[in-house]
Amino acid sequence: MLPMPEPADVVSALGAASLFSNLSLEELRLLAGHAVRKRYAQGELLFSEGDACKGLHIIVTGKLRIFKSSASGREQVLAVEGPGGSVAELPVFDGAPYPASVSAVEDAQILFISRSDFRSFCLAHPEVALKMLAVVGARLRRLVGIIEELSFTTVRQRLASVLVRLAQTEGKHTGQSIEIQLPGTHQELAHQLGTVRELVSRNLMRLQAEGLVQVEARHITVLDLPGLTAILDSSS
Amino acid sequence: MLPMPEPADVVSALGAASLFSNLSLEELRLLAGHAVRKRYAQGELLFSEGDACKGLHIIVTGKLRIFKSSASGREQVLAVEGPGGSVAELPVFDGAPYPASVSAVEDAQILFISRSDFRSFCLAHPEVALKMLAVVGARLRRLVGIIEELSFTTVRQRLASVLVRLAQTEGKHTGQSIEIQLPGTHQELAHQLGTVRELVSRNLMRLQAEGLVQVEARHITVLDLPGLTAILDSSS
DNA sequence: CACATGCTGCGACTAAAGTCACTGCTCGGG
DNA sequence: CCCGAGCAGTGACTTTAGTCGCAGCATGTG
Repeated sequence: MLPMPEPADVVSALGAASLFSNLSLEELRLLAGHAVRKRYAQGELLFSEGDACKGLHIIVTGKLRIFKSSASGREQVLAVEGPGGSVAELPVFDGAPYPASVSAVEDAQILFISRSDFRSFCLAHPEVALKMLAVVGARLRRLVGIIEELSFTTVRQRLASVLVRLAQTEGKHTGQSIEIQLPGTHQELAHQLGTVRELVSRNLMRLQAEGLVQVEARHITVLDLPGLTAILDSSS
Repeated sequence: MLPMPEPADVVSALGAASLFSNLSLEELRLLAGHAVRKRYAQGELLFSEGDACKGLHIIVTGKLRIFKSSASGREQVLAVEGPGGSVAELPVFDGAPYPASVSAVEDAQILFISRSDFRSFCLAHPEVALKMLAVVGARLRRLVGIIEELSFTTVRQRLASVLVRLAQTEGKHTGQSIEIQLPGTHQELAHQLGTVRELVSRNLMRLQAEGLVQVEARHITVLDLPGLTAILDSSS
């Protein structure tokens, strides 16, 4: 009898991850035996671009951001993953170093499975490999989307796009207008848009001057959603 | 006896593809039975972004380019694949539409395997799924690289980067200098760099004015490789 | 040969992006 | 209560990207 058998909550946390959604309870138990709990504080770095790959990280609670950073201090966010998501799936397979860095946006609880343990589990359970393909495929699509935005659109359009998305997903409708809350600082938003803080601030103010939104620091009221949406496909 | 059994060249073509490099001859034969030969002329479109996914394309000869195009006529090349490469691996699994368009850079000979045939083959041969992960992983890394370049570097740096790469891979050393040949028109190069023709032309001329290269239309002589390389990590 | 077509070079311009330096605000701890 | 840290707003400026229009030049075709 092991001193620390897989606690039930580890098993259920694994089952909640999209990677393992269709495994049997028994398989989850087996996997849980290899999982290690880790905790990261807000802002803490899990690993940096170029580090050797240690293993797979599965998010139980909190949020992680995957990002690239440049020599001159700029950052570009590639993805933000929440509970049920995973990070660093790929290098587990090709053995190459991490292509990007990962840090915690909020305090996060993580299950870590080492490279070799996960590999052997995958070989024994081929359906997990197929799930991996789906997860990686989704990530690939998002990256293609980022490339498209970076090379075809302006900062203004990307900003409008984020506001529209927020309004549609978590906006509170109050009469004609929709109230949203920016998920982070202007700086963080700038990193997601692939630009700098000042441009986020300026473009927000410009949208306000045009009567499309009402800005009160991080709290934004969308006054004219159609107008905002129209920015997305303006040829210039 | 089938009227058209899998010809030996189809089998060997499949075996040459990186996706299937470790399959047995027997397995290759089985797969070849589902493969359909197709030919595309230079410039021809295999499919467009948003089309429903029909199946997997494996390149026997020629080159394909995967690209995004914008409403205003701009293009961004995501990858160029040559013989042994494959295209549209992903949508085969998630069933979603193609995220980008693919066209032939040169006349190309393709083996096509339908989505359902390939799926069932993968289920029967799990090691193919693992290979897929490796192939998709490599593509994902390249996309991350493109994002990094788009958001951190200037057109000048990206151009210099391409020239350095060409010089190192296929450059002919003639005394102090290295002779290279641009792989396509300035327009095509611009699409790969995520910019427009004029900027390619101008930046080439600027590099020439600085004495780093000698430009004669598509034929370029690199005079100062260290100087060219230095451009890549200039903070500004 | 005359002519159309496609690629390249260039000048002048506009617009977008990014940099720098500074101000003011708010919030929390000593 | 004061102070410092971090965040947001802003003006002035530089640099880079992109647009437009056109001219030169090769190539190939009727």
